[in-house]
Amino acid sequence: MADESLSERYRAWQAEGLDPGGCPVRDVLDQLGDKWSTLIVIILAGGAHRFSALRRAIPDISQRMLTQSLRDLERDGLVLRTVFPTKPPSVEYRLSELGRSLLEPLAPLVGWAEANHGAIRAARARYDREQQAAE
Amino acid sequence: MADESLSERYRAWQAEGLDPGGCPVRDVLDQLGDKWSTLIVIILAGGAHRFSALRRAIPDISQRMLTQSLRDLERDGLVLRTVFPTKPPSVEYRLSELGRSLLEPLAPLVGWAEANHGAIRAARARYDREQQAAE
DNA sequence: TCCGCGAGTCTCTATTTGAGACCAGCACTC
DNA sequence: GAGTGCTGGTCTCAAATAGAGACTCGCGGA
Repeated sequence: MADESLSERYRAWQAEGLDPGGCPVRDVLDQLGDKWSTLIVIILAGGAHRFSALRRAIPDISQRMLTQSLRDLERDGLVLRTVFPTKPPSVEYRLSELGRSLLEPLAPLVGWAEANHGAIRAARARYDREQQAAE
Repeated sequence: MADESLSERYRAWQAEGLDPGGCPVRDVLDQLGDKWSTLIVIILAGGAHRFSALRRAIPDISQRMLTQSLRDLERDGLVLRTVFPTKPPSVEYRLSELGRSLLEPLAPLVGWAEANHGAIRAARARYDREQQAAE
């Protein structure tokens, strides 16, 4: 089973003394898991977007967080930023080669999320009902 | 290319008026992306663990966050919690069927993280160097 | 009688996030 | 020529969230 190799790999990393920036899983997934990054990558999968286009695509992100998430993604080399010196300057963001390679493992996860969203919502409702009852 | 279908699906959801709990991608991935959840799932992939065993496995998680992450995972039906009424009571956590099904799409992502960790670290170093130079 | 264990909870502080005002340069309008 | 708007940000301040560490409860052992 490949399942167990997952925890196996984590354990292996842990065994050889946890170096600071260390564990790839944690370093990389923490970044992707910061609420906006993954979503931005998914949107950019559909093609390059300008700053304001991204803001429209994600109505409930604050400008501050959009800027910061894009910076982080750029820093990690997943996203490329190009400034066009037009009259009001415009900035275009698009996925790099590395960013595009992330889509491959990301797609199944999104598929899983869609397929199991119903089950998760049901589980939540059940849990909440039981908590209510127990109180 | 399947790549674009990712953003396509997000756009489709967005088009039909964004209902609150709405978008499966956001609802589910926000949960998984909260810094500890994914890691806990990965560790539980290797078998059931007790609360204190999890704490040892993730030395830098606070007790508070471990409790909360486990509750969330339990609420979403990914993790099962069993209390054994032993002398000092012990509690065992393990993946549910649903939780185990998540491992399948998760494994490629972890693989990607390991494979590209080096590239990301290199990109970061380059970015930081350029920032330094520009300042 | 006092100590410690397991699995939490509670409190207090530090860090992150979000809302929203403000900025610069230029084009267009009045 | 003053006023307005667009772009892609930055700054400040308040609210939410995470982390550290003390405290709890019942019981078994020294």
